Amino acid sequence: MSKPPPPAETNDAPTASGLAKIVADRRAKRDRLRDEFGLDPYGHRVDGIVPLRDARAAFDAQADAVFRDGENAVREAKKAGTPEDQWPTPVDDRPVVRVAGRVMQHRVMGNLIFMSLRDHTGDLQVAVSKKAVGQPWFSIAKQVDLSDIVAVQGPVGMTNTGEVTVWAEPSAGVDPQGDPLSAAGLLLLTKSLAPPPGKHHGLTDPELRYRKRYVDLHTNPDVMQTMQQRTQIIDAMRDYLRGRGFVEVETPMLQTLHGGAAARPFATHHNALDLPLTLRIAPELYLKRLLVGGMTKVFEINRNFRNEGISPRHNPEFTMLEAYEAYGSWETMADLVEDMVCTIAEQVLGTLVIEHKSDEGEVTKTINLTRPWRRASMADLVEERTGWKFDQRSITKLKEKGIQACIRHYQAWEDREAQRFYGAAEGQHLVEWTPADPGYAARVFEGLADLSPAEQLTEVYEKLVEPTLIDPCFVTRVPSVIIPLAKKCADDPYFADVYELAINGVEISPGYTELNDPEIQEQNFRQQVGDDAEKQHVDEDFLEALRVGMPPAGGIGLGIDRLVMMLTGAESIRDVILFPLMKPQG
RNA sequence: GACCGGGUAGCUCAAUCGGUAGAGCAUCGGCCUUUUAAGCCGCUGGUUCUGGGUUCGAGUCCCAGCCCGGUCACCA
Repeated sequence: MSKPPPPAETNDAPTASGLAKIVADRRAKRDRLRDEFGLDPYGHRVDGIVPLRDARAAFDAQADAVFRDGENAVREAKKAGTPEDQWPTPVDDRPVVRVAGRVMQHRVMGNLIFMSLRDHTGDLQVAVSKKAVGQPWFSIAKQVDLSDIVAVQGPVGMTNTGEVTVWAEPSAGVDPQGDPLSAAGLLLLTKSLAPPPGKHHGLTDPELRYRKRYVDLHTNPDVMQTMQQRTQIIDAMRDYLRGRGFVEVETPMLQTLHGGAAARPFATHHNALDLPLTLRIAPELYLKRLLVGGMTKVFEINRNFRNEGISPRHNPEFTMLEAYEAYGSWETMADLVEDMVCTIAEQVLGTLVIEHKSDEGEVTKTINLTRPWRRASMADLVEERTGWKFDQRSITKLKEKGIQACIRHYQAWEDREAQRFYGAAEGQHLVEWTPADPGYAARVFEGLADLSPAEQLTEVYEKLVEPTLIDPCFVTRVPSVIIPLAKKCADDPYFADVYELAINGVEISPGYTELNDPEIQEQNFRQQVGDDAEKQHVDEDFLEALRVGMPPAGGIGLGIDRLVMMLTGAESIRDVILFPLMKPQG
């Protein structure tokens, strides 16, 4: 690569553009640190650093008051003309701390500098006084740029305006080789060469936020908090499950036969074996093999991969909890999920009433997790919401009369015939229209024409009912044809013995009474309808496992990302995933 | 994949009918020992996402493409 010739020496002012100039200025400061002050602009180990929150908590009002009184006494003695050797010595019992963080604000007031530092626990102001640190440290502090990382040692005090502040102060008689921070009072630990986002609005462009999460995290404290809460939620979940005797396991992510769900997989290849593999879409069939093997309570929290569209609720890789309990059922698992989610919410948020807020701080949605959670059949919920009474045995009637009437019904509610057909009380509005799209419900019903009754029921449920289920609701009695891995209801095999838990208008968790009859399982695999790419394959080894004998069991899946969204109020799944998938920049 | 909206200085945003691309903050220089969106004075900084086209003249209008967001489809 040939370098461009160096610019000719002229008297012209440098013509670098904004970005290039900022980087060049910062490089120059970095080089000055190295050459002029003999310092490493990328720092070294510093012991004893405490989180900024802890440093703030260390503030001692009593000691601070005594110290400030002492300083005032000195000031008065000075004013009164007392000889310097007779000035009182202020008593300073303020706690001394060592802190470090990224510089978010930098205010030079002549011979006193205030900086706001930030770490993962919050912000804290530090002050560097020329008198306290002397040269060259004051000059170095003056040159600090926004986004540099600095360390400060000194007493925790308060300013005249009441801000808790660490006042940089070297310790007397310390060997700089042994502990540079004690010797100097402050250190520049890392020079930042990149231009920081504006200090008022920060980084708001969603594209930049997701692409440069490392900037987003320290620029937007909300993001840091949400990501920390995500970790706390998962920790609480593990604690809960372990406390109930569940054992965490890891099953294959690289699979020769992907199963356990209906979704298109990511394909890959093992070179040494010349073997096509897929990334798992679900761990279900392996976890069930463990029940066959004799484990009775197992769970796995890990990533699933589905080669589907991306949306505010879908990321190609997402985190899922699956748990299985031998001798359980969908009911025992529903109890478990209900208790677990409440325990997590209490532990992490301290409340069961979750409020989602707009950027302006107004409450936009309230989710009440108070137990007991509602349990209702899918057909009942659909009828309650839309007036459509599902009847699996009157397909013709539904198709020819029902759908037409539904369409009329949703186009013009005054249609008396439609009201009579659905048995709704006069004037009763069964679906709340979305003002922006009043024709939506009618289109949903129009789209049912070519579907089977089971598909019709789930379609209406998913489009018109699920989005309205904000408080938790276990939706039961789902048509069994769409759930090949669950047992059928004993009283009506048309429905499966399962729940789908909806909270915040989305499905958070399915739970099954697991199918353990190998022959019915084989039939279900072979009878599936739909897209070949999404169909579940016949997993012969899994069938063999069932033939060996799997105890009756209950099982659940739980979408961690959606749970975190629900609990933290995030509107997009990308706001709860540190590095969501993005297309490379063009 | 379809439709709608967006892309202007490092960041956040303006730019009227198609007529000289601006502001605040940041940067750079100067003053200032209790500021905190510090303040005051002065100076910089632009391939208006990319490529074509129309026009005397395009950030603005037209066409194509790229990336982001939203809705739909698919799905959890």
